[in-house]
Amino acid sequence: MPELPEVETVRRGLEKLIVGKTIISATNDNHKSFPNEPTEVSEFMLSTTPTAVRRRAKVLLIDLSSKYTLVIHLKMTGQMVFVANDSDRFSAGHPSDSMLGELPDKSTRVIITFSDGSKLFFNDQRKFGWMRLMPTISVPEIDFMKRVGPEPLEHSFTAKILFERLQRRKNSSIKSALLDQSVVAGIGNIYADESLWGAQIHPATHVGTISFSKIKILTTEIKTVLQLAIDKGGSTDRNYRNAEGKKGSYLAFARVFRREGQECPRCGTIIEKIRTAGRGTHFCPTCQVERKTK
DNA sequence: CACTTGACCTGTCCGC
DNA sequence: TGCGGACAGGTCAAGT
Repeated sequence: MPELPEVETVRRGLEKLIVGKTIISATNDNHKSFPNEPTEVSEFMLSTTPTAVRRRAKVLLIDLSSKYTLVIHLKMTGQMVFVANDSDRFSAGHPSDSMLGELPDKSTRVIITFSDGSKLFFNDQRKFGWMRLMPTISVPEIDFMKRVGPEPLEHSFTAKILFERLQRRKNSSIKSALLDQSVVAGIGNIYADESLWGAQIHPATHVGTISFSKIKILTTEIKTVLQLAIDKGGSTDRNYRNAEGKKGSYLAFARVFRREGQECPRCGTIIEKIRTAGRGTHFCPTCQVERKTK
């Protein structure tokens, strides 16, 4: 579920909420969600302080004063939700309907408690997500980190770079290639569909048939869509919540994602939903015409 | 090596 | 209401 804008939104929230606090306990209901040994957790996590919250692709990195890092992947349904202690919550006012209910709930896998009584909940309905404690210096050695492509919102990410990196996937569909994290970091199903609509490229188009000038447009669309989504606090289709338990609002601005049967905002044609690269794929059959030529 | 498919899990929605 | 099947935003291992 969470793609780059959602993970970035969580990162910004956690940076504000937990940096400088002291961890006093970490309870774990699911070995797969957090497989570190209790002795490791005790030695390198308890009595330490989060010093920074970083993001690479869809991976969240909480650096601790012990020189260890909590590496977190939310996968489809993971959430990192911070809850202040009870007296703070009381003074914070009425709960909004965009908030989660009481925590912990049945999806709660890990609870991190800070010395001021506040808590950080790692919830994950489908148990695909995970967190791992490891030395900060080892994080770049994770296979995923070595393979993952450039950050699309960096200024150094250009059409030339995207075009070059796409060459390794020139025989697959552009949709499949955009979902490949080794081509470009952080794009998932929502923002792949939205970017391809913006660039007027049919999702099933073979990468090798797309011109450089079209990739230039796609590069701009990727940046624009991701930035807008961050500005809207990400997309909440069902599960996603930010670090304060609130939903994101990007889907109200989506042009094709989850809009099958509705009119294309550019040409009025009815949006279709197909399966491409094994994923639900939304597009406008009129303005995203399949390109067979170079 | 490039590419596709199935697996990992639980919950929800849709048709019968 | 209940039940079976399809499907859900991500990634990896195993297959072709």
